[in-house]
Amino acid sequence: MSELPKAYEPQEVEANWYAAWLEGKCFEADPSSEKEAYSIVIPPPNVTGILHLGHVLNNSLQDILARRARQEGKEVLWLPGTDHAGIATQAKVERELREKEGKTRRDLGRDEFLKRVWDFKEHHGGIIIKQLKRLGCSCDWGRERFTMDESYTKWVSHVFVELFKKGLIYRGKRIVNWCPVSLTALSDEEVIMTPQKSKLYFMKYELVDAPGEYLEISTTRPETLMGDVAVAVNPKDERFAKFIGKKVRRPFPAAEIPVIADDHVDVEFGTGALKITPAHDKADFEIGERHDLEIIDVLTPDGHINCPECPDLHGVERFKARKLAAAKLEEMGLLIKVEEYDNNVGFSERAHVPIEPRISMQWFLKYPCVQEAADAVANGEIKFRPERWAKTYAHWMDNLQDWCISRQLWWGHQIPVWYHKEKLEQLTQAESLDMTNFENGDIHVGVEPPADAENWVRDDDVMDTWFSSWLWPFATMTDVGEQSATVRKFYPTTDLVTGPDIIFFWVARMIMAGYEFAGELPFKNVFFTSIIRDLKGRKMSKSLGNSPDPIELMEKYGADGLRFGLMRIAPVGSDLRFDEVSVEEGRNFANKLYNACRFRQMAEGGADHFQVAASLPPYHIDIMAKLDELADALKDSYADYRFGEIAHKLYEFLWNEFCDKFLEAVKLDLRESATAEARAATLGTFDAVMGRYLQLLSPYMPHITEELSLRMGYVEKGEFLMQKALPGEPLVGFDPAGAKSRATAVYEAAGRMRNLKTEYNVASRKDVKFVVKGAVDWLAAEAKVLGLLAGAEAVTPDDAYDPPKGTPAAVTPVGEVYLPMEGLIDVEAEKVRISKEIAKTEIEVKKCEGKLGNASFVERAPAAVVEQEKQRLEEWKVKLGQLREMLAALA
RNA sequence: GCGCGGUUAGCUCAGUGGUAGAGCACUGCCUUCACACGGCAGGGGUCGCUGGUUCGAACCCAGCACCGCGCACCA
Repeated sequence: MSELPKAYEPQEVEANWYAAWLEGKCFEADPSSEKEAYSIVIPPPNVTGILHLGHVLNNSLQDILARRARQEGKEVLWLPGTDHAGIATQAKVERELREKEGKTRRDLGRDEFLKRVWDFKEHHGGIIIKQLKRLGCSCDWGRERFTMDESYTKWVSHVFVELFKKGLIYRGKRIVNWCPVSLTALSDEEVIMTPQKSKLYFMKYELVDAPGEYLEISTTRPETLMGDVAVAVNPKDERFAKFIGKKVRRPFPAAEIPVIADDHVDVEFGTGALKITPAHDKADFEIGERHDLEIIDVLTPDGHINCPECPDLHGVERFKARKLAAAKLEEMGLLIKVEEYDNNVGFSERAHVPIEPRISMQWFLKYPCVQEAADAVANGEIKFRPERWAKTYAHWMDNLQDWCISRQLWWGHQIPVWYHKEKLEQLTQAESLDMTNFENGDIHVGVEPPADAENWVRDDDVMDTWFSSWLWPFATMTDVGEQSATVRKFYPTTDLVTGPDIIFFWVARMIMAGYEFAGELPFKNVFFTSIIRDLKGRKMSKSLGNSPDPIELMEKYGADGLRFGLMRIAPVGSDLRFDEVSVEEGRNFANKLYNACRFRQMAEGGADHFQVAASLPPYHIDIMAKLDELADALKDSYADYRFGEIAHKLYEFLWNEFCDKFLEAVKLDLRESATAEARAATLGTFDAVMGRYLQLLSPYMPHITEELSLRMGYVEKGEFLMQKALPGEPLVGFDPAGAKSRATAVYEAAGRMRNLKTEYNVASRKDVKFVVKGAVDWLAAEAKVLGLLAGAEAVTPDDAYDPPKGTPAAVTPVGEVYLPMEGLIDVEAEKVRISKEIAKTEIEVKKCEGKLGNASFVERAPAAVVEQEKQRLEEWKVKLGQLREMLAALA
């Protein structure tokens, strides 16, 4: 046994155990089980993504919950899978295509391009799953799902068709958020408002009726001027009252446009007059509708000017065109001034360029089951943690906008709508593709294509990726129209663990879909994880290079070390600042645990016929009672999802209680020289405590706990710690208070004694002998252990002891402790030290007395608090008496 | 503008009314036969500011400041 390496080496151990769990089918969920169900569906990562720290945090939490639930005797399903991630994946493949072959997706055509994406997915798709396995995730891998699996795709189409039939999905020409790089519409949630330093251009339009008279207008976007169809002012604005109904001259292309009145215009802003470009601004579009204005689109899908009437601007990129348009105005003498201006501009979440409000034909969804979904969270049927996110959710639900679900991409679920060829042709020519222009017989909306497919054309667009993700909790469990055993057993799921950044994208939508399509809420609890930042508080990102590779961290510190380290710094509600040091600490903790066990294994023999009994030494009962307390405390912490607290408690117990106190106190009993009884009792206590402790730690550090449990014989070969139920009974079946206070007194006294030794520069000497005056009656029984802990050759109770003047002394819970030292003592220095100690103690006494002398305190404070204060006073007084005695002895 | 967080030791953070805490970092000692990925001991805080409530406030209330985030608006 003693040939075990001194430091724990996790790599091989972790790989072996993961393989063993898989082989033992430890992660498989049985829908026919009688046990209470516990289920989680994984937030599906991007299929071609790679693991980052956010995933590690998120999935460690889920794994901890799943493993803990198994220990609590539940039937656990942790359902894994991946997301096709429309834009992100398509963009990756397009980039590769461009770089390697210099081609675009249109060069290949839809079918060939999709084939390439599938190839890419087959090639890169497994990576993140492998990485999750490396982390130790106990997912039921046989049930892995992908959002573009055949049965899942059926769900998506089915849902589309159903919502269409209900009239909740419609097609229409609207202003949408257009990404000029991805060349697709985006939902409002995919637009990130970003503060920008821009310019506000002041210009003037000449009045048609009154040449030489001008209306001043301010704008940030002179490049859309060609699409202006009016100028609006506020009807209450007296300055402009006379212009309303008149016409002004648009400079280029030259045209006369009306001045209209609309409440939307802010009198205070700029000049108080607003140019109206219905094709390129949402508010302008709405004003345009109110006033029945023309829509002139002057931009191409990729963000270039489309205005042949202005040849110098036609085809120019939008931001170059802005400067060009301003220059043109200046040339014409129409530009008054340009001011620096801070505003917010919407950026495309994926392509990181400003989005373009653009009028286009898209599919929209009016959300279903909004009321049920809002109520479920408001009344606590679905519980959010931290709770405050419920407010964010409620606010969003109150202000729901229709969801633009169509994307002009190829990779994704194609919209299950077919148009009759002839009608489509007609309408396309007439540019009136609006739904209302399709007769019943001209359109087919269905999961299956129409019978005479050759006469129909399918809608080109695919659906927003989130339009498939929102079905995840049930679509992964059962086919359309069926009630699988899995869904019956495991739906609704118990917990959802995810980031607060996707509360709208995913969580809210899943709740609505759950009610609409599964008739029930999708999960009972939602735990929102922290967002991981670097030490400077910045978000982790590839471009900043501040995102450590979790695989490298695991190679360096082990998966257990990474998991534990991360959990230990996971705050309750706020962001998490990641520091590699904490992972190192996790690794160190694993090593500490390993060495404690190694120490046990070095002692030959076993602990036959061990019984927990009141006759055991106090240190044994003390540590067992603390283990019981730990087990209880963890129950509460788990109930509140306080993961960081759990890690702290586990850490504190092993390191500070078990190793630093218990193991040090019983060290001698493990030696050859100890009596057989003492050894057996010590080994027995060690095993009883460690066996249970490893179980408690197992969800956090599954690999090392499994390894040690087997090596130490806490589980039989072929058994798994992870499958073992937590014990129901505490270790200590009697009141441990007496033993605990005795152990505590010894540990505290030992601390004071070590402190004395350090102060007198004999910290490393083991031959010192302490003398205790006024010792507690049991001191002799514990003197040996106390000596061991204090690093002394002897600790002798002796009431008759007359300390030589200047003998270093300290007050301890076991009595006045003296450290006799020959020839090294400075009486004056010792006087000073004890006087200082007395002064400190006097302050404490005064504090207590002051409090107790305060009539209001005694009357109003709870009796227990007053009692506690009285006791404290007594203790301080005793100490003060002892200190004064010592000082007197020095005089 | 509306809303939500945060402000406690050098750093990262616990701490929901009763003697200010942890880990790391720091200082000193210890290469003691489980562990230097270690042990022992120590230094270090007007708990953002100002008021209020209370016998008692890091904690409750009000206001302010600063940092972060979300939503809305922004011609």
